[in-house]
Amino acid sequence: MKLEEAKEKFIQAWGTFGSNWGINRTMAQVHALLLVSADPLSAEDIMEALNISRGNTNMNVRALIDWGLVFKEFQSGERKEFFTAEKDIWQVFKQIAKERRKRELEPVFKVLNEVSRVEGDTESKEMKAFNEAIQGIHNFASKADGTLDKLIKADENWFFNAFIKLMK
Amino acid sequence: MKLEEAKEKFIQAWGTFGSNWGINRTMAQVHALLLVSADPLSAEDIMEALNISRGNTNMNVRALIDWGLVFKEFQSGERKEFFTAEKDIWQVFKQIAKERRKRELEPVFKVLNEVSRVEGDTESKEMKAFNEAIQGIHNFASKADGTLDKLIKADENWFFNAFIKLMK
DNA sequence: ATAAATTTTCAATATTATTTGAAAGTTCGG
DNA sequence: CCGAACTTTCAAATAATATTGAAAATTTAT
Repeated sequence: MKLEEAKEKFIQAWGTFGSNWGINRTMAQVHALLLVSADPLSAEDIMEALNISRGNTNMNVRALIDWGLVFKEFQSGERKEFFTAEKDIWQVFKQIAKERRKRELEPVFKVLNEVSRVEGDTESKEMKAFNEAIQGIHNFASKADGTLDKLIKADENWFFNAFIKLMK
Repeated sequence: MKLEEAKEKFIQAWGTFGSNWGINRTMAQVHALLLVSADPLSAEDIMEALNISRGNTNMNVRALIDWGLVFKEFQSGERKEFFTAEKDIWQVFKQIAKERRKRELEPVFKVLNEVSRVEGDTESKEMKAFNEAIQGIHNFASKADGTLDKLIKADENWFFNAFIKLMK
């Protein structure tokens, strides 16, 4: 397989993978393109490589910068902006975990707290089932939140070694 | 807040949460509805509660059964099928992890292996950058796969306690 | 075997998410 | 300041995804 073909294949695959995880396909593809590029790319380079419009390129690059996965670079003598991706996958993973924790776990807690103040006959079967379900989710979400927090602060080896060590 | 209102709110929130994670909104809502229901529900119950068509109900319930998150129940004297959700959230989490690992990690490995057999001038900057990126992802994916495998086999307390213990 | 009850399928339709592209906005060298 | 180079915005167009509903298939009781 030729390099160009391999890049293309990887970019496609990364796009599909991303869209399974609520990340838009193009955003994941831009990320993949930057991941496998030796040098920083300009908006034009990205447009051309992925066959997408200028607006689309801009939107997705901005989003990636928001997520902390892509950085602007300035090239001396060039007026336009260039972009590079964070290449350490563990950093990428942590960064995504951090963002999603903030964006998604917080709203879940908000709703769980709201609905746990439900009023009525505490003894009814319906009420008991509801409260138990909500409590179970709340409990789990709290633990997951704590775990994620530690994960975000941890380094890669610490994390993976933890499992090996504890299995003994 | 009344029970019905609380249920409604929770179902909405769970649907939104799910759709951020590549799970279709209705599927997540059906799951939420079954999670907070005291008794098993029939297709008709679900249709009515969520205001969705029979076909849609059927599709999403089947998908949930495929994922191992919902089970059929037979009620004596009733001809139709009833459904209940797995209520242990840790089980739910493990089940989802298991399915996604199988459905998504495997294709990623397939592509990574394919593209790592790229041919050409091994010394070129472009080629080196590509190989390094792919290798980095491959390495990370392998570790993640191993970790997930252990996670799937582990019990809840073991998992959460591991973090607390190791932080000391 | 029959028919009523129930589930499943799937083409048509509706909804939602993404993309485009041109206009407006910004930045910067001279 | 001016205008060329570049970036951003966003309404409209397009594409992707989910939903409906009625017909077909299946199941079950008699």
